[in-house]
Parts: sequence; structure tokens; C-alpha cells
Amino acid sequence: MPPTKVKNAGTAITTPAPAPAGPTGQPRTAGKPRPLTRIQREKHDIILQAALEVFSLHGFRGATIDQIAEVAGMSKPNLLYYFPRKEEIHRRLITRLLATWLAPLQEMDAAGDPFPEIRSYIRRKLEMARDFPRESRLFANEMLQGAPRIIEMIEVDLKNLVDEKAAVLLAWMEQGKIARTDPYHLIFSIWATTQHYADFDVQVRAVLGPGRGGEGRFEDAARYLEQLFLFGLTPRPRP
Amino acid sequence: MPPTKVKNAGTAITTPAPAPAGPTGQPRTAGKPRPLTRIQREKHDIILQAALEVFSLHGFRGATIDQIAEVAGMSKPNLLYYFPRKEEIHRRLITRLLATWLAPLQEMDAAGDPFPEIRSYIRRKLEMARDFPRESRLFANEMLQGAPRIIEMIEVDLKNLVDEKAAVLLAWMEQGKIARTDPYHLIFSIWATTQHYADFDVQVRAVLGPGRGGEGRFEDAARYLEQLFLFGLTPRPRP
Amino acid sequence: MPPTKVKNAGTAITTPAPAPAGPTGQPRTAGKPRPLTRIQREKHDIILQAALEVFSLHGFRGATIDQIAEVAGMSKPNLLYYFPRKEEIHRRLITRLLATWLAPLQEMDAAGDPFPEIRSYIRRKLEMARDFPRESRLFANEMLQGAPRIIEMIEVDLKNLVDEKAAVLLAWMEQGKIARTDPYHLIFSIWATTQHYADFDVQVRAVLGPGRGGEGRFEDAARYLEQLFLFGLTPRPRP
Amino acid sequence: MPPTKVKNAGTAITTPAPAPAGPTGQPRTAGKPRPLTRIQREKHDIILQAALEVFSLHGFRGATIDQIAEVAGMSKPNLLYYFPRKEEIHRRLITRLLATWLAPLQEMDAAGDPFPEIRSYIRRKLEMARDFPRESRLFANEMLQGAPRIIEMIEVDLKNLVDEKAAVLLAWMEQGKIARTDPYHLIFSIWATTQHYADFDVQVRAVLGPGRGGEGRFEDAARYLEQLFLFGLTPRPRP
DNA sequence: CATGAATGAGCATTCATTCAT
DNA sequence: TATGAATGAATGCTCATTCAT
Repeated sequence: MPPTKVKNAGTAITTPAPAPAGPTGQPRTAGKPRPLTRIQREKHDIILQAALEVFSLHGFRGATIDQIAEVAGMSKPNLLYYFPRKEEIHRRLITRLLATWLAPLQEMDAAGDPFPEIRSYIRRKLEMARDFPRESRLFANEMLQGAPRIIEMIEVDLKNLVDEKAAVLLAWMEQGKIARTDPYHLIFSIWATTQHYADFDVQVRAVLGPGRGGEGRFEDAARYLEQLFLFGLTPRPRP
Repeated sequence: MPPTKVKNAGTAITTPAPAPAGPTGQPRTAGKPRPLTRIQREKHDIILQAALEVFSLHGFRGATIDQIAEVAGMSKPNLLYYFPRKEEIHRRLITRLLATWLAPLQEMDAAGDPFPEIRSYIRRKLEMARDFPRESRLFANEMLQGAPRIIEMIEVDLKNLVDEKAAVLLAWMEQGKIARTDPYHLIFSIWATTQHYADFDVQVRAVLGPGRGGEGRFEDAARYLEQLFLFGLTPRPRP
Repeated sequence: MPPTKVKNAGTAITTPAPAPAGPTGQPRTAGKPRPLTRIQREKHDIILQAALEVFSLHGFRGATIDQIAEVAGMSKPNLLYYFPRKEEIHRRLITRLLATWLAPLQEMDAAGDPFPEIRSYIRRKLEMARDFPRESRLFANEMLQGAPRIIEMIEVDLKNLVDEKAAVLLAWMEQGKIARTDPYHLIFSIWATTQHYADFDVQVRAVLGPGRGGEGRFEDAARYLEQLFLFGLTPRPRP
Repeated sequence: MPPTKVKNAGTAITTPAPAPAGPTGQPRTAGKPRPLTRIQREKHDIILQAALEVFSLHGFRGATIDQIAEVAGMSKPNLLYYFPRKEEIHRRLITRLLATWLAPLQEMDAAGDPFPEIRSYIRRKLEMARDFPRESRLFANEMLQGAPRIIEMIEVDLKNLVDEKAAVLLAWMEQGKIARTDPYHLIFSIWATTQHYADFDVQVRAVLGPGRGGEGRFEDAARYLEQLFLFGLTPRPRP
């Protein structure tokens, strides 16, 4: 049961990169990481927001700096002043995203009651799908392409966290509090079912039609998933 | 005396539409689609295979004809001889895919027993995720981008099929054979959980690690999902 | 906790229109056309001059951006920075040209004396053929191809002007000041005979030979045309 | 007064080129010019007709072999079997054309009466503009581009013919039968005014409008031109 | 003869990135 | 900081021409 090294990743997100010619990018002489000014942080955020919008919709290669610059309301050279490489923007976005992505699972508390904990986890994931679909799609896009840019984080930070939580679930199973099953695949199924509502949003809405495809779809989904996982995991006495 | 025997009225001035013609493109006189020869069908298949490989990995805009041509083992102009438009390749791929995609659900038989039917459906979907991950990713890619190229098929063909099968599930619920729940979201959850093993394959394998992430992962997944949906849907007497 | 402070409703999926922007292309938000800087106007002029040279010689399809760029002394992408579309360059050229083209006829004054007015008109047209042969050829090229890009201007602006001037000529005829004839074909014949010296310049010079094909040919032409339109070929007794 | 060498050109038109691999084209070993079979001549004519159609509309570079092949109703490789080079088709067309072009002037008879002869010439030219506008446009196109492919024929055959006929005109002038003027520019003006109705057909019809722009326009033109060359614009008392 | 297949060179246009101010 | 200008390297697609049958 490895300790949650993920915290590091979480911290790393808000820690700025050193300053080369522009405020960001590889330092030329590996010198002092000059701290960002307030205005720099603001611009960075604006750019990252815009990039999220565009990348999540078109993928890395499909997105153009022009589009991002336009959404960000600045000129292309100015944007490149802050992020000299397109890839850099993407990397920052993904890195920052991963922390957000792990948070809900991290909150699942070994000391809590299993069902409320799991139900909360599902809720939180579903809320993220509802409130941050672009982040979800960005992440999915990256996964689809084999996660070339974040495979290491996946293999280390994410794996460690899942290992830890799988152990928690396993303990609950041992204690007879939830049905004995595969904890990893359980986690996968929670991810899959919740993220589906962000990643496959068009499909979901098309299939549900104008009536049931409105905002209510998330409530319906929540109810459905709760039932699925609840009764599916309820331990029953062997006959 | 004049070399031209054909008078032309002197008024035939029009802006023309240049019309070469490969075996697939619009035929010369927009008439008979001329049946494809064996070699043409073979090349078409080779190209579509290559395109599937590349599109599923990089998305539509991220993929280049050069890449596809290289994978297909032919020159770029030669590829374009068979498919004059990049979009056309993609369209063909997606269209063909959608049919394959709908098949497993179509096979779910209203006359069969609910649990075996549902279990078979899940199995089939999982087998598709295992055997045709590229198709799954291609589809996911398209969904992520809002399905601009197949939204109509989604809204019509897919929706109709799901409506039909949702009715079947509903009937089973009415008869008390499976737990009463939302049939649409039930279908979504089957899609999500099975496709996850194709679309998020990197993540799944990274998290499971070298040991459990091998081919056995699909068997584990099958077992897990069966249990999840089985007990989750088992009708139980209200206390 | 989430790095993104802006919720996005999760429904904003659209197929986008990539929008870079040179100084001439559609402005970013399709709003203010932003006045051109001095350097931009200069470059525009250089490009249009070069394009005139190339288009008038090879026609629209025969001309390549590479050629134009080379004549303009700049790189192809740089040229496209100012005129994002080949067609746009051509359109600008033709539009600008048409105005120049109409000017001489516009100046023909209903209040003036018929013969001096007509003679001046012929002179002015002939001077244009001499001084702006490329413009004349560009125009001829467009006509030969059925004027696909300016047919509307021809049918409206040009027609209106000719109608107006034909009425003037007609009035002069009614008053017995010039011979009664077809005013439209009269105008056509002035156009044809003058523009001929620009459009068929090679032929004219080849036929006249090195001696008479020099610059004097325009003076000769002027004298000849003056007599033609004044008296035709009927021999007149020496005064 | 050089003799009409133009006959040579006229003969050369129907004389076929030697046979390389296909029936036409540069001979590989400069061997025997194998005579064309009937079917070969037929195909050649079909191709040249089609090429005339396409070249006259789009110019040399704007025209594609695909278009020509389609109009000719044969496959592109088959067309290239008869004319291995695009340029070759064009060259043959232009060469053949020039003879047709010269014919009307050749017919102007020194022994005839001046005015009837000139009037006939104008008529014939106008009929050519009406009946063979594509030929006229092809010729004009070539001229506009500086006649790169036929400059020699222009400088020799055409010039000789014009010199000869100019001498005829000059003689008539000397004899006081027609007004003394520049015979070369006289010929130019006949060319210009008549060919105008083919080359600038769109403009002519647009300006004349639907009513007077119909087939009658050629009759009107004939009447007008006759008067122009006869009397010019000087008003004459009604008889 | 005729045609399906293949390709090198070219062409308009896009795009990430750099330069100069 | 910010931006107008510039460009090399693609990228989708066209086209004359060749090859093989």
C-alpha cells in the first residue's frame, strides 16, 4: 500500500516553470526560476482556458494556435510569448488536469462507510462530467491516442492512487461490507459510466431525444448508476 | 474548307466542373456506378484498414494522407486515385463502422430470457472492444468532436435501435424479470463499461500493471461486469 | 480546487471555422475592417502589380502564386499573408480595372460637340491600350472565358453606362449631327479597334514589321481610326 | 509583293506527323512517316474538336487532358495514345486554325471591285465569328499570351499575306477607288471589329440585353460595319 | 487499340514558429 | 509586452504522363 504520491503532482500544477526568454519554457542556462507576476499568471490562465476549449474539441493536432489565440482574445505572437510551444500549452493543460481528475477518488475515505463513500465518489465524478466536460474530453482524447504525453503520470501517480484505493475496497470486501469482486475493474466501471456522459455527450443527447436529453439527464444518470452499483454490490447470504 | 465540321452556336460559355475520375469518385456522367473490380476492392480494403489505423490514433484532422498511404504501402496520389477525398475515406470508415457497432445490440432478442440476453450482449460488446479496438477508438474520436460527420446517423439509426431495445428492456421490467430502472441509461452503462477497455486501453493496462494487464484483463472484466449487471439487476422483494 | 473556474454547460459542441487573419482577409470578428497601414498598402500594390503582369499573360488558371510572388519579390506564404486567396487577388484586380475601363466612356459629354467628343474618346481608349496593355489583356482574358467572375458587373454597371451613352449618341443622330447608325455597335467597334492594339499587340507588331511596328504604330492607328470613324472608306475629293 | 507562301501552311495542316510509338508525335528514329489509317484520322478529329472546345474556354494551362478526354468521349490514356503530349494537341489545333483564319483574306481579289470585295471580306469574317467562335477565342487566347507557339507563323505566313493584300488595297487607293488611308490598320480594324463578336461575346450579349442580344446581333453588326467602313460617321443627306 | 493503375512534379493553402519593432 | 510581418515545412489535392495488361 504505497502512500499517496499523487499529492506531489497536485502541487506541481501550481508551481510555475522557469523563465527562458518568455516567462515560460525551458530555461536557457538552467538559472533561477523567476516567479511569475500576477499579470503573467492571469494571461496563463486565460490561455489555458482557451486551449482547453479548443484542444478538447479538435484534439491536439486538429487545434490551431490561431484558434486558441482568438478564443483567448490575444494575438498569436503574444500567446506564443507566454507559451513558446504549442506542445507546452497542451502539456500544462494535461498535467494540471490529471490532478483534478484524481481528486474525487482521493477523497474516498477508508474510514468512512463503504456505500456512502462509493455513492459520493460516483456523484462527484458525475458532477465533473457535467461541469467540466471539456476536461473530460481532453483527457479522453489523450487516452485514445495512447497517452503519449502523460503515460508516465498514468503509470506512476494514477496507478499508485488506484492501487491504494483498490486496497481500501479490498478491505471492505474482506470485512463483508461490500460484495467480493475485482476492485480495479470496479473503479474502471465507475470511471467509464460517469465520464461517458461528458465524452459521449452528443450521443447521449441524441439518443435521449429533446425531451429526456435536457439537463435532467444527469439526475437520471445519477439515480440509475446509484442503483446499479448499490444493488450490484450488496452482499447476499449464500444459499 | 474550315477544318471544323461542327458549328457551335457561339453561346456555349459556361464555367466548367473539371471531372477526372478514379474508380470510386463520381462517375464521368454521374450515371452507372460501375461495379468494382477485384483489385479495386482489395485496394479499397487495404486503404480503409490503413486509414482505420491512422484515424483511430490521431483523429480526422490529426491524420494525414501521407501516413495512411504509407501504412497502406502505396503512394499518396495512388491512394487518392481510389479515394479522391480524405473525407470520403473517413466517411466510408464511419458508415461501415456504425453498422458493425449496432449489430450486437440488434441481436438482443426480445423473445429470449433477459439475463442470458443481457449477458450475451455485454460479452459481445467486450469482445468487440478486444478484437476491434481501433474501430472503437475511431468511434470515440468522432463522438468527442461532436460527431460532426455522423450526427444524422446517430440521431436516426442509432436512436431508433435504442428506442426499440429500450422498449424490450422495459417490457422485461414490467414482467418483473429484471429490476425496474432506466433502460436508456442501462444501455449507456453497458456501452461505457465495455468500450472503456478499448478506448482507455493504455490507462487500463498501466493501472493493472504488467501482471494483470495482459490478455487476461478481458476475462476479468467480463467476470466483473457480469456480476455488476447481474446482481444489480436482480429483482428482490421489497422488505 | 479545479483549475478551471469557468463552468461550461457541456453542450457547446460545434464544428468550428478556423480563423487566422492577414491584414486583408476577413477580420477576426467580422467587424471593423481596420484601416491599412502604409506598408500594407505598399505591399498590396506591389502584389497587385505583379499579379497583373502574370494574370494578363497566363490567365487565371495559368498563373501560379509562385510566379506572382517571384515577380513581387516576396515569398509565397508572405504574399498569402496579404491576400489569403488567389481568387481574391484576381477579383481585386478586375474590380479595380473595370472602373478604369469605364472612365473614358464616362467622360464622353452629351453637351459637347459630337465629333470632338467621339474623337477624344477614341484617343483616350487608344492611349489606354498603349499605356495599360496588361490591364487590357487581363480584361480580354476574362471575357474570353465568359467573364465568370465579373459577369454581374458587366450586366449591371457596364450595361447601364453603355445604355446611357448610346442614348447620347442616338440624340446626336436625331439632331443630324452624326450619321444615323446603331449606337451600341458603334461603341463596340470603338472598343474593338482600340483594344486590339493592346490585346493583339504581338500580331500587330509582327505584321507591321520592325520598321512600322515601333512606337509610331499608335500614332498611325490614331490617325487611321479618326479617318475611319469620320468618313469611312468613301473617297473624297481633295479640297 | 511576295507570293502567297501561306498555301504551304494550309497544306501542312492535313499532312500528318510521323509515328513514334503512337501514331503521332516525334519519331524515335526519324523513320518513315507511316500514313494514318481512316480510324486514326477520325479519332484525331474528334480529339481536336474536343480540345478546341476546352482550350478556347480555359486557355492552354487552364485546360486539362481529363476534360478534353471526357468531351472526346474517350479515356485519358487512349487520348494520349493519339497525341502523346498536351502541347502537341494545342500546336496542331493552332496550326490548323491559322489556315482557316487566313482564308477569308486570301479570297479578297485584287481583280474585283474594291467595295464589294471589302464588304465580302467583312461578311466572311463576321460569319466566322458567328460560326466558329471557339476558333476565334483560341486564336485570341494565343495572341494574348504573346503567341509563344505560333509567333513564327505569324511573322512569316501571316505577315506575307497581309503585305500582299495591303498592296492590293494600296493599289485601289492609288486608283482613287477607295479613300487613301493606312492599309495595314485598315485590315487590323476589320479583324478587330469582326472578331470582337466572338471573343467578347459575353460582353456583347450582356450589353445588348436579352432582346437585341439574340441571333439578330450578327445581322445588326453586319449592317453597322458595312456602313462604318463605307461612310464612317459623317452624316449624309437622305437620297 | 483501349484502359486501369500508378506516380513525380506541382499547386493553393495552412500552420507553428521566428523576427523586428 | 505586444504585434505586424515573414517563412519553412507541411498538407490535401491536381495533373500530365507512364506502365502494364
